[in-house]
Amino acid sequence: MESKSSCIEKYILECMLNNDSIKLSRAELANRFNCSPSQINYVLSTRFTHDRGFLVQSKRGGSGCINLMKIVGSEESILSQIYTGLCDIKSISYNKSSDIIYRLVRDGIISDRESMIISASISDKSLMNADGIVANVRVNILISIILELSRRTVNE
Amino acid sequence: MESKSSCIEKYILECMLNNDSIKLSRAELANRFNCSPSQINYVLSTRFTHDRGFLVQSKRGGSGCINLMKIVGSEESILSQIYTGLCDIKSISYNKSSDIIYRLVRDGIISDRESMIISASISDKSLMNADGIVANVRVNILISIILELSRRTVNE
DNA sequence: ATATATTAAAGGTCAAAGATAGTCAAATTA
DNA sequence: TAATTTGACTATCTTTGACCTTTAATATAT
Repeated sequence: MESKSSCIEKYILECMLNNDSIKLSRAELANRFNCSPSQINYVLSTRFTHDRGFLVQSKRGGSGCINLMKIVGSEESILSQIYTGLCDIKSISYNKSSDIIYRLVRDGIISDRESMIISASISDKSLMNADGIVANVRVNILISIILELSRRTVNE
Repeated sequence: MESKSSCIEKYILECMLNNDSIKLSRAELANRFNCSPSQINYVLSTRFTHDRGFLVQSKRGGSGCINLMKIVGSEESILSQIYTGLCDIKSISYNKSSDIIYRLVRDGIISDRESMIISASISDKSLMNADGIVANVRVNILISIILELSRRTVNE
């Protein structure tokens, strides 16, 4: 017997057949499949991961919702490679980061100006307060940015 | 579904398209959108903040009204305003930061994409390792970026 | 006329209720 | 044992309502 989670996954995939981006209501889904709302989170976090080419964003509160996006386009694999690489490490130096940023510029994924913004945000100066964990924070910042860039490839 | 507050925000923004300053009637707005008057205050205080580059003044009593103004200025002066503001504080929340970024986009100082990169780099997720000093690190990142942007502005 | 009190017409504040979604760990199932 | 399911608790955003403050206009008293 197929698990409920798999059914939910299938259903969502069907919804995305003709859309690279859909809005979901967690409560509505949970209701439709007669499961707890948190199971929807479970499905999203196990089946709609970045590695599989998806991106999830959400808003709480009144008229909140979950935005599920499919990552498409030629940049996908490059970003995905970088993402995977970053997830495998706990910390990264400014210089090594610069290499990554350089590659993003070279491959036309980000502009010069964008590279400068990223460099500024992960500079030692920016992170000076993060005593001892500068390099860890830097990884997380890079990961967040890579995710955002992935989102961008969805939108156009 | 979009929240009523967002609709009201949009409406007000439209009214301001060709005016840096408009007069609003709280009661009239509440009536138009079929909401409680205090929801207008909510919209103003969450969407038309000073950080976003707006100024709200109001007068009570007979023929009272709300005066909503867009803070304008050259790119240089806006950046400098923001810089000064940031230097005065030791920490900043993600939401307040978002307001600043909103303003940078609104005033054409950064692109939408650039705003996404900045948001990603200062997100709680990015800074999660910075136990206890998340908001301090955030200020420093913003300052670094603003400085870089200023440098660019000057140089061309 | 002038000063003062009253009233009506704005707008403000704040906290509670409502509407979503997220997290995490325990219980269950395959 | 690993994957799934559930539920209690948390976080965030929106909407509403009761009560408060300010001001202009008007009525009233001198």
